[in-house]
Amino acid sequence: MPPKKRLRNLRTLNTNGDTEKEVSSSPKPSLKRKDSSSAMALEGTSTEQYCRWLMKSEPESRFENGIDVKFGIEDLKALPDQTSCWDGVRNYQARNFMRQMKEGQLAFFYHSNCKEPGIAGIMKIVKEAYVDHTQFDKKDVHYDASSKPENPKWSMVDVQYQRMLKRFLPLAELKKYHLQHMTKGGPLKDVMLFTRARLSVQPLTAEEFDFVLNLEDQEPL
DNA sequence: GCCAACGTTGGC
DNA sequence: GCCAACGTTGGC
Repeated sequence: MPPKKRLRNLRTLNTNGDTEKEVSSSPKPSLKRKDSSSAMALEGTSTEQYCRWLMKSEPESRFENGIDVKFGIEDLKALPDQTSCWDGVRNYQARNFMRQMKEGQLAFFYHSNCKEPGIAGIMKIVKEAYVDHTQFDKKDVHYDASSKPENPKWSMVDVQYQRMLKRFLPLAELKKYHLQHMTKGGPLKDVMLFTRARLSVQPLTAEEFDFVLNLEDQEPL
């Protein structure tokens, strides 16, 4: 979904990125809760603290109003600084999760809507939520006529490529673990990739993230 | 390309 | 505030 470059001076942070608890301290951009969509899910209502993320994007060409929305991990890697803004998110729950992201946190780059959906690599949040300028751009695929500059609806973050996984983790394989964990218990039982399949930006606990990451060293299930 | 699941919109 | 109609996501 999000092509567009947004260069960013990288600070150096150790790449495990963050502390486990960065909860209440988060000074949310105090925007007026005026988005009155009933679906305007639970911003920060959860006390659950997420510190890792999964973000979806389409690695294969697809044209929306004549514009190619392709943006795979290789595209991110190819940009200056291997950094991009993650624009074009137009779902409140996904947006709210982006607003909770902290600099230095890690996210899986997930390839969606393609031949082989799954997790391709890892990136790092290098700039916390700010206004997504594409919402005001009539030429942009994700232009939102209902959003006014005085009160922007949509946010984005900047992400920087970290590395590919040692092997691609296909959705089909992850699903098998999910199934297992639902019956026998295990870290993937509640992962939103399965329980909220359409959410394009979603949180992972450290335990969930680490379990998935460890799979790169395992034989495919 | 199909279509199920689900988020959003708008009439009432 | 409900809910039917509509639009989108994304796996298959």
